[in-house]
Amino acid sequence: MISLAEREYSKTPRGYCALFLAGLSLDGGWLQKTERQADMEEVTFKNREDMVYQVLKKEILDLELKPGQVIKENEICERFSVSRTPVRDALRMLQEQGFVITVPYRGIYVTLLNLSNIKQMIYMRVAVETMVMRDFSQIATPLIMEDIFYMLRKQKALIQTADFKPEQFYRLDAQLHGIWFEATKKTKLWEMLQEQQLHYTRFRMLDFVTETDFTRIIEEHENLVELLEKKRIAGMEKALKDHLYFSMKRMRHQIDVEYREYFEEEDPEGKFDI
Amino acid sequence: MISLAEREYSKTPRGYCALFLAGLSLDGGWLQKTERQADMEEVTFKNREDMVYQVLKKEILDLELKPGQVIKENEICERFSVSRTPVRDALRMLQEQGFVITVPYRGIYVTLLNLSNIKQMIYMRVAVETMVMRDFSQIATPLIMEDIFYMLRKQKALIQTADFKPEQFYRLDAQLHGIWFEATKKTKLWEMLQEQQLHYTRFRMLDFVTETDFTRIIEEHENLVELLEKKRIAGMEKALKDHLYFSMKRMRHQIDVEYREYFEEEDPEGKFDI
DNA sequence: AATACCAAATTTGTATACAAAATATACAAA
DNA sequence: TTTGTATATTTTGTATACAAATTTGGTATT
Repeated sequence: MISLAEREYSKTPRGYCALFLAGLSLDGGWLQKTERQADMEEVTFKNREDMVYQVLKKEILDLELKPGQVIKENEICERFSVSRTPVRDALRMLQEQGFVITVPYRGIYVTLLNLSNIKQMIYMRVAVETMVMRDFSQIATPLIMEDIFYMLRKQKALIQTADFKPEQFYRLDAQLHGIWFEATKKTKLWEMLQEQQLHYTRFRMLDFVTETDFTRIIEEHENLVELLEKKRIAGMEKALKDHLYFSMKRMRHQIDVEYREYFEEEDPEGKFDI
Repeated sequence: MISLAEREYSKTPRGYCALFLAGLSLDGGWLQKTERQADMEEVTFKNREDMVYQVLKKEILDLELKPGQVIKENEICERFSVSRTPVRDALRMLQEQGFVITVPYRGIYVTLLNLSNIKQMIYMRVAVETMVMRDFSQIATPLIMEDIFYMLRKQKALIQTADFKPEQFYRLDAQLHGIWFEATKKTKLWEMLQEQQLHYTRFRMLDFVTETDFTRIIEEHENLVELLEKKRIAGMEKALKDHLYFSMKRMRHQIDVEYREYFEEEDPEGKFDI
């Protein structure tokens, strides 16, 4: 059995691996921490394994590594200037998350997108978030409603900025939804749902999101919040459904034409229903 | 981009690793396939990594490896007579599933149970399964209802067997719940929920489940199915809630007294509410 | 031209040696 | 006794060599 002292797991380690993503100076060495450089997103890693894991994960989510693409351990090794051990460790973690699949003695592939799975995950989120919002509407105080209004106003302001990045908006979006999960003490559940949603993130990257889309998302948010205020629980499920299935609906056609090779073969029946 | 031929991922490999769990002859070597031996549960593995992964996972779920316990790579190596590479690969996968945690240069620990997380996962399952059962009640045919009645009768028959094993019952339980997920084409969702429930499985292993408990579970199943038949959707959520939170409620006190060291420290407020 | 077969190349699987960090131990000093 | 320090031990992190399976390419044969 372990002592109490041993349970302090999450200490920050002394050594760390720094990497400047903007400059892509991927020499992989153990660098000294420098003062924060302007406009460069500095990322630090626990160790080499962690570096490979985080970078590959980002690239898979950003579709820089295409669904179906072969990943070769040795290529990754060369790219990061590390040996196969940390690379394998990282790949095993990505495998467990469903982002790559290893076929023994044949190869490692970035997993294909699976529309059916994505639909089921959205279904799950609708089910859970409906329930969370219903619970939240029972405990919401004026104080916490102000947090929500604040987020709404921030979103509105953001999309009127000249050249805002979609990531910025998605972060605010996640923060808004996070409010009712936090307030109802479903933090872990929210984290888990977000982790699942990462598969859906790849899907979203295929999409060119217009400003009109963001405007619509905000309108849907306002609609949701209004239902919350009025405790009109019955309408919430439908509103959430429309909100979360939105981008999927819009993408249906494009997927079949342009990105067919990124997707697993589908069960033809029920292909077009949500 | 990969060819179609390369996409046939899930071929069974020629070599495999055999292990007789009953005899625990864990020499770990690559054995020739023998004829099925009576009363011995033969398990085959893709490779050594897979063997280590599956065995460790089973032992963690069965609480043979205690929450908080230290796992040493070298011990595992010796036990299975394999090198550290497959052991590390297996541990990384277990880590990603949340069954172990690695603290660099310090050690690898079996994760502690976290009541709050478990509660949130049950909450998720209630939310999702309520929605699935509602959808199912709209599409259920007499044919499929017969499958359900069949499962109910099987469960009843099982617990009247002299010395049935709880695992047998839990398998039937999962099969029953699986029916409505399959029928509403939420197979992946069901698999995901079951994977999440594994954490809750460890918790359930703490418990001494009496025959009365199984009887009660069956009664709850019958109640659920009755609501399904009558399409009394409103009552389903409460019934599911009662059903899924059942063992947690019963265990509350015991946890605090007997198994405190297996659990993470809890946020004291809200400790006793579900 | 099509097929069967063999060897080379490729890729992941496995074992092992060594490095780096954390921890435990022993011992000296206050 | 306590505290600090140096050292040894333990444990995970990393690199690398080799094994095993698959794939690829060429060649011979039909």
